[in-house]
Amino acid sequence: MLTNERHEFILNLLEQKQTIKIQDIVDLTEASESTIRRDLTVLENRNQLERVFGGAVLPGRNLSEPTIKDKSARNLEEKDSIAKLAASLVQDGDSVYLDAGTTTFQMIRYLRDKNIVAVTNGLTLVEELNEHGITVYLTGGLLKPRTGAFIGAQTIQSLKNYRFDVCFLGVNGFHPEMGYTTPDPEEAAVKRLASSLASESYVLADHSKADKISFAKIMELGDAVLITDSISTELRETLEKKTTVKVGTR
Amino acid sequence: MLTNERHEFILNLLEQKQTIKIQDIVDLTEASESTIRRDLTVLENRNQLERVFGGAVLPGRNLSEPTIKDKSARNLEEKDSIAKLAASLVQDGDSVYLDAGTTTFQMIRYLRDKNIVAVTNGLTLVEELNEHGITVYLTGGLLKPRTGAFIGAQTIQSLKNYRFDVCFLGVNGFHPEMGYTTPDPEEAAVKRLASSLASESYVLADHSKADKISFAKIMELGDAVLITDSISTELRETLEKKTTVKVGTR
DNA sequence: TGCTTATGAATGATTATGATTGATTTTGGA
DNA sequence: TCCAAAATCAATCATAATCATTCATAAGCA
Repeated sequence: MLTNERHEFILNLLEQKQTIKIQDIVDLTEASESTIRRDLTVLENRNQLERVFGGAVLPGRNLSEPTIKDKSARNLEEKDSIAKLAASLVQDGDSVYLDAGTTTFQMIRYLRDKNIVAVTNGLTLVEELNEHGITVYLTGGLLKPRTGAFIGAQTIQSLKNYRFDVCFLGVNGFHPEMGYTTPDPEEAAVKRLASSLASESYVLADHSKADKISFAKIMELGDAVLITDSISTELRETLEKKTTVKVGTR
Repeated sequence: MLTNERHEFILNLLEQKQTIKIQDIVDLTEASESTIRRDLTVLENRNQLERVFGGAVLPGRNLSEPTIKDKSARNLEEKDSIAKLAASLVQDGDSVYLDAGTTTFQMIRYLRDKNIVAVTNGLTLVEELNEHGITVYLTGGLLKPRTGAFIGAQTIQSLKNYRFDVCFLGVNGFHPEMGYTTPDPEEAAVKRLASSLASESYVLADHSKADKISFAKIMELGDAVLITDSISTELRETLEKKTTVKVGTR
């Protein structure tokens, strides 16, 4: 069976059953598990399905996905040290852009006593900033379900009305050659623009993002200062050839 | 059964029965008690249900936010009848503007199965729309603390990018001569603009708003259809000389 | 031939699961 | 009210399933 055929087959099956298990596909196609996994990866990158542990579901119809109110956070301690360091870079009177994301969210509690104006495209961040008494503007635009990030043309247009002293971005991967990347091209566009509107740009990414490459490129490594936590000395040296690296400590 | 499937299964079951016992889920899913417990924990962390001793219940939506709660607790039944009537005026395929406010908030649960695109300037409404799976755009702009409404130049500018089939506004007062009014001129400007961008405008206001006049004028009575609940026959006749009046029933 | 791409198998890591334990909460009777 | 039994709970552990990654081979193509 040709690769394309198999892809079609998987999508049809998924359409019928709404949910499929990897083992079922393996049995039906007589391809190896590895191959099916690869298939699912490319189909997921095309947004034609969403992978879940053990199989895949139709995109967007995954009702039991984490919602934006999800309290559980991974690598919380690491993220906190990064957030604390990042927040210390904010001066009184600054206009600050905070990207949607959990790490930037963590920053907010360290910003509470600063006299700043914040702009964000993150729904959860707006609330948190508001609760901490920080003046906040939201970009507006199309809300990307579940992640709570506003994206799209409207967001881009709104952003252009602002200039920032500092800008803090989250990413899904950073890599010496490929720079900063994230899965969604629309989000990447927003991040790229925000960075270009700021005097200083910082990328917040814990060590789990090191050497990772996602689908959509945001910008080169040198376009922002990287704030991270414990990474190997070797990697750090490689990175520092391209950009400034700051490391948070607990 | 995939983990994901089981989560959906539990949520569906809960939706139907309002209350579920862990043992029932165990019997139905043929997973172990431990697994189901774990499921419930993650679903609770996502605010998709609340655990109680022995099982789980639907999350108390209105119980969580004290500030919002106070407002929405008042005249809740009246507002609900208004919201229900208003929601029935929305057609599949419509683009809908929902003003920030508690009455418009109530509308959302009656919109859940409609295939619409929504635009709003209300922070709480964005979340609720999102949770009900409705595509939602937010205007963006400056967040007005406490009320959760976005206002200002940015909001105005964003709004101009849209056209609406229907538009639903909340007000603080309606009066035969003075029209619709609200305390904040900035909010009034947003409401006025939204209305002018819509083919059909509706104002949602329970009887406690009757004959009230606030500081900032939004527009004339005749510029929108008024949806309200029990008002005196006398008042209704006066109002109907100026505009269409619809009255919600419980 | 040389080059790229697709495949399958093997690996070690990660995640999900079920059973067990002892603690906590509820229930129902004295 | 109080107490004890029953039910439910969180925490832990070992096991099983699933995962990403790597490597070697096979297939397609100039």
